Amino acid sequence: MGTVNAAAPRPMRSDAQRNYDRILEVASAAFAEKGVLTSLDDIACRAGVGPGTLYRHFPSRDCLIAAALGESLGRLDALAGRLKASDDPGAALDEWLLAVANHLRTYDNLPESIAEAFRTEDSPLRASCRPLTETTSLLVRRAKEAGAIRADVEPLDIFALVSSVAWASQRRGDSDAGLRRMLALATTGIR
Amino acid sequence: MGTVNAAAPRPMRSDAQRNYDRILEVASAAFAEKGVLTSLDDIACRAGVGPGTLYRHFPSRDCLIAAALGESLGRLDALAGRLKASDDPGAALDEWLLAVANHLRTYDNLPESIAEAFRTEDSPLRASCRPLTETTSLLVRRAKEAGAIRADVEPLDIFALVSSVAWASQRRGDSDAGLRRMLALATTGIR
DNA sequence: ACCTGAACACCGTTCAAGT
DNA sequence: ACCTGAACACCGTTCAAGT
Repeated sequence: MGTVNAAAPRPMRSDAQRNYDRILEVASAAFAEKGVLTSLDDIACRAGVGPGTLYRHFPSRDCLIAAALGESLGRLDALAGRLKASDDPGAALDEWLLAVANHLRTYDNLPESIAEAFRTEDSPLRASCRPLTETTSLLVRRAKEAGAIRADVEPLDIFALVSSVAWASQRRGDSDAGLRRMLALATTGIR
Repeated sequence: MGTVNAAAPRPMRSDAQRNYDRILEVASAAFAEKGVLTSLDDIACRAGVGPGTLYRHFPSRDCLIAAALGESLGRLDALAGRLKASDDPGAALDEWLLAVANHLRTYDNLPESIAEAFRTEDSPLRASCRPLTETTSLLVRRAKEAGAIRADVEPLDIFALVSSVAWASQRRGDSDAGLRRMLALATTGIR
């Protein structure tokens, strides 16, 4: 479930597939428990494989993080589909930005890792954000056309704003309501 | 210059003082060059002391960071004095928040370290922010009384907002103008 | 083709031995 | 009183040897 590349070039050997799945499962649990900076050795160990096997399947930490985000990305994709069909562009954008902020909070320290990934061209974690930024651009354009937000704000600025709110609310340990409040406060300026 | 504790209990032995100064000097340079997460061993080595000596003077990384921020904190303190005497509370708050954001950007990864420090009660780095949050509270109160900003925003929320903007603009490698723009965008909601 | 785990480099932190 | 640096634990990453 949730393979990032839907078009896999060739099937894995069955033992390799088992290892892949097991590593991903353990990694998701570890990220959820201790954040994305948790020890990779520890993940390999808990998955019952050597560190080399983990590196073979996921050449970098970002690779593993991107894979572990599969489920959340799937949910966002479904939401994007619905919101693109909405007839209230302003409300659609609001709902979308909240969902993106929550996605960025999926794991502790994820906002930092993603922001870092945006500084390198070919990061897999950055690639995983591609659908997010594209949908954001689209919904921002619609909201502008509907006059719901200012015409002079760039989608990337909005994405940065949402990232920063996600970061701050995660660092403060905010509740869902806290995130909502701060996001509303920070995005007033785009209207 | 810029000792955090102005009331030192007793003078250091002269060789200890020399080491202290040298470590702080090297650390400031290293933080400026590679960010606050740079290797402490490396700092000790460049300062010509053993790692134990560094730990004796600065028991934690946060201690060393707080000490290295002395100069910037001094400048902020001077600015605070001037702004408290201003007769335009709205403009004073704006200028202050920009200065705080710039302070938080002094070193790479500083916003993260400070946000983390706020999660522990007795962190020296958190203590170093005490004057900042107090001045912020005062200027926020004045701005409210003058009707320059909304009455229902908490000073701590504003501090969080400024931190998050500092974080994002640092991650994006924004220029001074970029920071200004994003700060203005993010703080529109408080008015 | 894939896995294993030893090996290396690096870092934070402590502490016994020195002066 | 302070410094030194060896020592330990831990982690990321690679790679030669296996199956």
